[in-house]
Amino acid sequence: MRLATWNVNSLKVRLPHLLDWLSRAAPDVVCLQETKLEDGSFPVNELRAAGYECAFSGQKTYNGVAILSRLPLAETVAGIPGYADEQKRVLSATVAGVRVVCVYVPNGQSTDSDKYRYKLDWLAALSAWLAGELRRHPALAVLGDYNIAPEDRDVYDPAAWKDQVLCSEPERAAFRALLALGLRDSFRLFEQPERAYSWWDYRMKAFQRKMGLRIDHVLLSEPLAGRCAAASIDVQPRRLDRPSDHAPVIADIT
DNA sequence: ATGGCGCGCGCAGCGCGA
Repeated sequence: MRLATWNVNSLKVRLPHLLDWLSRAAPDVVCLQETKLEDGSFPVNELRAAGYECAFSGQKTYNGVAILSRLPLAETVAGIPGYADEQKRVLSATVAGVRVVCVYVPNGQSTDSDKYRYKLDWLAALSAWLAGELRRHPALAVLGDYNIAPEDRDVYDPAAWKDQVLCSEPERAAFRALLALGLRDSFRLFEQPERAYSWWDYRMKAFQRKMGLRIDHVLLSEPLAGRCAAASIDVQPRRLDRPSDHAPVIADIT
């Protein structure tokens, strides 16, 4: 089973890229972030024609998450139960016995911002909830845009980004707390190329200059990590005209 | 040199992303 996550930065704009990528990469399950669509506008028919069922939780202009699957989706739940949040950032569903959680972690803006405080609170709530989800669902995958570069090797210029949002120690500690629940960063289960990133700023030709961060992740419970045969980042869609600033991240489960 | 790009909204230019 091929699992993937992709922050599309507007599904309305990126639908042609998504359809092209689905046929090329042939993922079985795809978690999307920043769909920026109300549920009534979700392109259900186009995706069904491509062979995918959809679950979605969206809002106008900001945020919005979705799970696409070639196999039936069951037990869909939106949000973090018990954590009140207007922002549509979490969606869960079960596919072929795997519990899939799609997350769009808040950006945080800057470490002195109220949005940064919200990000850390949000991550604490996610962690507390996932502890129980891991007990309920041994085969658990948490995929999404975490807005955290876990280590310096995930950053093109660690000195410039030191203590900045996406790289600050409290954010990295929150990421390590997720791993400590019993989740593995599937990308690091394998040898990977140098300068492997999942996001590049639109400005300054950052992509061409390999100035990126690895902030999109596929975390797997131990039973799933044991079945993980490969993990990669597909930079092909980032080369297209009007690309998303994020690339899809993939994990293959046997 | 702290903006540079792209998106939504909505029709000018701002908020936001990361």
